[in-house]
Amino acid sequence: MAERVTLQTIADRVGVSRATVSYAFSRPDQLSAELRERILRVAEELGYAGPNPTARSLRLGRAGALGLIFTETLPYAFTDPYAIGFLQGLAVAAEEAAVGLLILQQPRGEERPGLVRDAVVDAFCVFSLPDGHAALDAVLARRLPTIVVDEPILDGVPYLGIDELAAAGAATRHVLDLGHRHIGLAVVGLHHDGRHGWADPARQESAVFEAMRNRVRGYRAAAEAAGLDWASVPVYEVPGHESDGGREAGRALLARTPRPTAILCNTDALALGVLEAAAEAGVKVPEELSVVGFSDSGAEEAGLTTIRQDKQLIGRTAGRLLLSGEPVPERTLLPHELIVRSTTAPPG
Amino acid sequence: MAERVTLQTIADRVGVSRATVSYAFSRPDQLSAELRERILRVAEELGYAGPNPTARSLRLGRAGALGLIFTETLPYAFTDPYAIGFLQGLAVAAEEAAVGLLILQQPRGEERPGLVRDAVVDAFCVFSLPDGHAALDAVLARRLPTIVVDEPILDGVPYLGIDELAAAGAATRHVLDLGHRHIGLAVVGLHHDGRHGWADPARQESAVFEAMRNRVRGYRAAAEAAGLDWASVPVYEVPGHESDGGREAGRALLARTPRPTAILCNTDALALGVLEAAAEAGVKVPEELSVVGFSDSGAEEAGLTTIRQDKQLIGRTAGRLLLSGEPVPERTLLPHELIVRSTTAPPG
DNA sequence: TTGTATGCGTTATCAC
DNA sequence: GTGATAACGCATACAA
Repeated sequence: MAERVTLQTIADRVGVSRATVSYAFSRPDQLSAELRERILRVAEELGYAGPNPTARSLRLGRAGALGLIFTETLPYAFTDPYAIGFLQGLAVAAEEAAVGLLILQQPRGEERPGLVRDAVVDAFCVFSLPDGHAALDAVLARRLPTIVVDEPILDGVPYLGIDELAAAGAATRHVLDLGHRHIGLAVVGLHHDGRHGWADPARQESAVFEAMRNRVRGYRAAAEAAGLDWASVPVYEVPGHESDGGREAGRALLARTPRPTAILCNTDALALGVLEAAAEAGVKVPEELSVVGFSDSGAEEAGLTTIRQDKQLIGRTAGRLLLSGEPVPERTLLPHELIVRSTTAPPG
Repeated sequence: MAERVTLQTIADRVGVSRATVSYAFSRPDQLSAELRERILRVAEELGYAGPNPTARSLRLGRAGALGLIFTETLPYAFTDPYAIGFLQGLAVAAEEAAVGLLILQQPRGEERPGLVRDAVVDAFCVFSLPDGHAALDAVLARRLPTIVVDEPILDGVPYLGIDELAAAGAATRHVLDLGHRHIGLAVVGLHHDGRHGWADPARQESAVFEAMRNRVRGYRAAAEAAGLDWASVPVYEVPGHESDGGREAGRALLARTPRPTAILCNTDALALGVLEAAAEAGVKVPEELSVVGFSDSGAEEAGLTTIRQDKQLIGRTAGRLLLSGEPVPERTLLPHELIVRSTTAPPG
């Protein structure tokens, strides 16, 4: 129907120049109230949609949006409370800076570099990508302010996370200090190959997800520092985002001889599953078994001892760093905290 | 440091025209492999970030993003599982269409029309806004494909939701069919004034949130159709997003004489609170009291009878309608379902 | 296969 | 207070 109406359309109709019309919208004080009034009225009549944001953005050189790269699709990412909390935190920063939050989903398998290539944003936040994920290259190619949260850790790319190594070390020392000597690990999210089962040190080291790998390294370093022989520590691995992985790992670990008196888990979800397995096997927690989680997501109700990372703080900090206008620092580590609840005690 | 590098920079350097360089990126088959190679190499050397998305978007006339308006900030919106589910659904549609999802938060009080004005998007989805919220005007001014989910219902603005009236009617008939005659209502989210207490019919009708208002209307219509005198039905109102509202409402309703034998709640969170109040008061559910929720968010574990709306379906449908390229239908109603669990039974 | 010319809709700079 | 003009960076019809 109607032709596309632009500043020019209105200018012609009112009999003024384009610039004047532009002023009417963007610099109200640069022209007489009366003229402005007239221009706005005509704009209204013509059904003008207001200054075209894309053109405006091009001219102004700013997008007014922060890009967030999620591995996976949102429905999947949101199965993880950590991701939700992080997004909430990031949203706080976006709100403070009055910019939008552009979510760019990268469904596994069919990655979408085009989405990243075409994203109209001022900065990128990359949330927890596996090593070598194509989206990261696409992001880096854009040469915008960028920060990587949790992983991967890359030279020259600003990084934000917690000190996974130290945190895992704290978890380990906690149980060691309680007197445990037979510990076991339940780990998830190391690879994409869907493997279940015992993971030897080589397998542990080949983990694709950096954060998870570092957690395992942290467990190991602390254990070895205390004189434990790592080769004798059973490590059971389950594939990512499987609801029943914890139970499986728990069963496997509890079937060992000697039975571990403490199980360290690299996520809380896993730890909850281990608790189920223990209940199932009639193993009392914490009398006969100590369990430690990681992340403090849904751990409170279960009374789970865990490492807390402030998800929202992480998101907020990432956002603020990106939107501050300052250069993004190369490495930012946020604090973690060992939360001792009722699933850990000295060995029976 | 380096000058801003554009297509022209590369063209000059390689000694070809701007168009050729553009082809090298966007139409690989329009030039010799060799030349393309050379161009890309120079681009790389110069640190070219790729075709500027804003300029590209301006030229192409498409943004590659879907705008989502959230009342409130995300951290707040995400206290509601319904909002999360909806976002997940919308994300599915965005992924299918390979577009980004631009979240525009509208913090209460300080609304941000600027965010909407400047948003580089192809369409807008407005999620559950109170009547008269300024963001909606800003959205409509953009004259882009737009859909409103849940509220407000406006003439000429495409709308998507469930039939709240019918759903509330189903909930009401369920308890009436069980034989209940003394029913009470616990309602939340009617106004912004933070009022707690009994809401008379006038107050019920003045509700700012359309969906909630319609639910109440649905309860009422079904009750009156069964011959109940609405004026005698106690309706207790609590402010939105308060964790303890359900308990408060439950206590108030259970203190009435005659005590209601069935309480209808316009959200599940509220219903869970009512269950707590009943437990507290030693009132057995469902023997002495039937409770019905609304939304099926977190109702399953509690065995709550409720109305289920498929949150993800709503989001997905909204997204697909917007991104289909077809005109958005004026009214879309999605099905609801009465889920009978263990909190309803015939009156003792 | 490559180059030329033009327009996408704004806003900023400078005149007047 | 208002107008002409030049960018912003790109893509495309068309000519060569």
